Amino acid sequence: MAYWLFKTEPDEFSIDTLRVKGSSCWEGVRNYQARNMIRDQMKLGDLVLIYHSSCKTIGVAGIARITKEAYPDHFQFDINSDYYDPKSDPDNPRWLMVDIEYVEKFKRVLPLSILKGMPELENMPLVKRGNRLSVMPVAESEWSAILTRVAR
DNA sequence: GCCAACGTTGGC
DNA sequence: GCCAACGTTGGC
Repeated sequence: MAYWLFKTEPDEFSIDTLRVKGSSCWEGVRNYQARNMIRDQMKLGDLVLIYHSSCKTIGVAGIARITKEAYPDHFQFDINSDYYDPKSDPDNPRWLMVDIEYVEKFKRVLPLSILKGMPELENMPLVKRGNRLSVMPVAESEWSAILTRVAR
């Protein structure tokens, strides 16, 4: 089983949104590197850290689990969606998504400032300046370091 | 609101 | 195929 981190802006979709919904598709990934990870590597049962970005309390907010492997993100064909991509061919969809389900909300968000200070996480793209990956792999050692540090 | 970093676009 | 310009991301 593999581990991942998904970024989201909690004003749009937060760990609370997922907790209330129970499960959800994860649409809107529009980056080829991220798309390839979704397509080639994400498997049923993989666990996902939900990370809140561009908000008051930036950091890791909880855990989700992948319940459906890669399939076409239909928002790319929805002309009214922010995620609409006129260049994507319906016969060969460019963008994919997975489904996830709620697993856990941490007692408190583990803030980015703490993550940055943890030597176990120094190789994570997340703590590097200018990182823009919205979906990234998490090593098992990084996963356990985070779960050891977080309030549950 | 600022700005650094990065990905994408398009002219050549 | 190069690379400058531009748009977006995302922390501060």
